[in-house]
Amino acid sequence: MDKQSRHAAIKHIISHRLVGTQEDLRKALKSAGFGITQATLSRDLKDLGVARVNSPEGPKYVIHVESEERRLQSFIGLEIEQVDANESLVVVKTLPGRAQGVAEIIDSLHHPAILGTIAGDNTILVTPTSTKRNKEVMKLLQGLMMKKQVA
Amino acid sequence: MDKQSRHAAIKHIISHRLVGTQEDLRKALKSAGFGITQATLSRDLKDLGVARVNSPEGPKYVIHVESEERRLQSFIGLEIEQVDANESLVVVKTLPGRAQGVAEIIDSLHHPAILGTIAGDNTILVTPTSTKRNKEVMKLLQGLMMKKQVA
DNA sequence: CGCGGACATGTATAATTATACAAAAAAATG
DNA sequence: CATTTTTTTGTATAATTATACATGTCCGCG
Repeated sequence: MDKQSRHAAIKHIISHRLVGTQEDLRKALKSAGFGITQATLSRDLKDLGVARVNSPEGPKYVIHVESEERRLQSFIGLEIEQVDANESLVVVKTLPGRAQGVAEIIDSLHHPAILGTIAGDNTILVTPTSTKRNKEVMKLLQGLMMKKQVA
Repeated sequence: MDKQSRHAAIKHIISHRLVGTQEDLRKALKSAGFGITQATLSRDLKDLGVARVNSPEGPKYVIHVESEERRLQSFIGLEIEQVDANESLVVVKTLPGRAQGVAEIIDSLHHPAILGTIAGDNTILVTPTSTKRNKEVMKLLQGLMMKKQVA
């Protein structure tokens, strides 16, 4: 069997359809004329550096691009480490040195429940317009932090 | 236990070191003060959309960014503050210090109506391929600005 | 206050993936 | 060409991950 052709087929299949398990992929390969066992497929995926991702639509295999990792620090959801609140303020902990930048983004939301922010190095104090809206602000900011993917 | 803190710790750990199995990650979390079982960790990784990659150095967990272009647009909208134009240029105002980054994103669109960009601190000059396409470029960039998708 | 619902977690185990070992196939060598 | 070495593959199973089920916690409501 031609290993290169098989590798090309693997890349084609996972680029064009949602494939979540090796068994699914093995069957798709078989349909494409490449009959192999799970063991061989596992080795192929390793050779190809394929990634298995937990996506909103379930697990899926994707071609992994290294450079994607390097951009992760640009995104607010990954820069916010923790969101807490007391009765009158919401406190956001960020990666070191990112408080200012994250605070600016929070300000730019111009959210009606947010009065203002004060940022240090890795801590931001977010003031709600009313203590009654504290929870609302907190949920908003937690939503930012939890944003993992564009669904 | 505080799930948010734990998620932040997970993201921090896998961003800063090579972690290849859930058991390794579980131990790292335990060292960081988060004692959980493999089951809970599996759920966390699913929640976070983490990917497991076969890399040259062995398997590793990485923060997965689904699509670079789509993800960039999720946030660019928060960073563009204003879009204006005269007869020959479109001017984009950004958050302070973000002009370079936003300009890169605009460049990455490879839009046929955009010739190039020049970025300062919070201002980008966008040159259309023709003055006749000024309005088109302006609408495009205003469209980007309007994509404020949070939570 | 008690209750119900939502959420989170652990236990046990099913599902999925990786790999040791052996054999076969392909490539290299004299 | 025959032989040796390297690569590839399958089988069986170990390793790893995902999930069904049960339990505990927290919160809001009457």
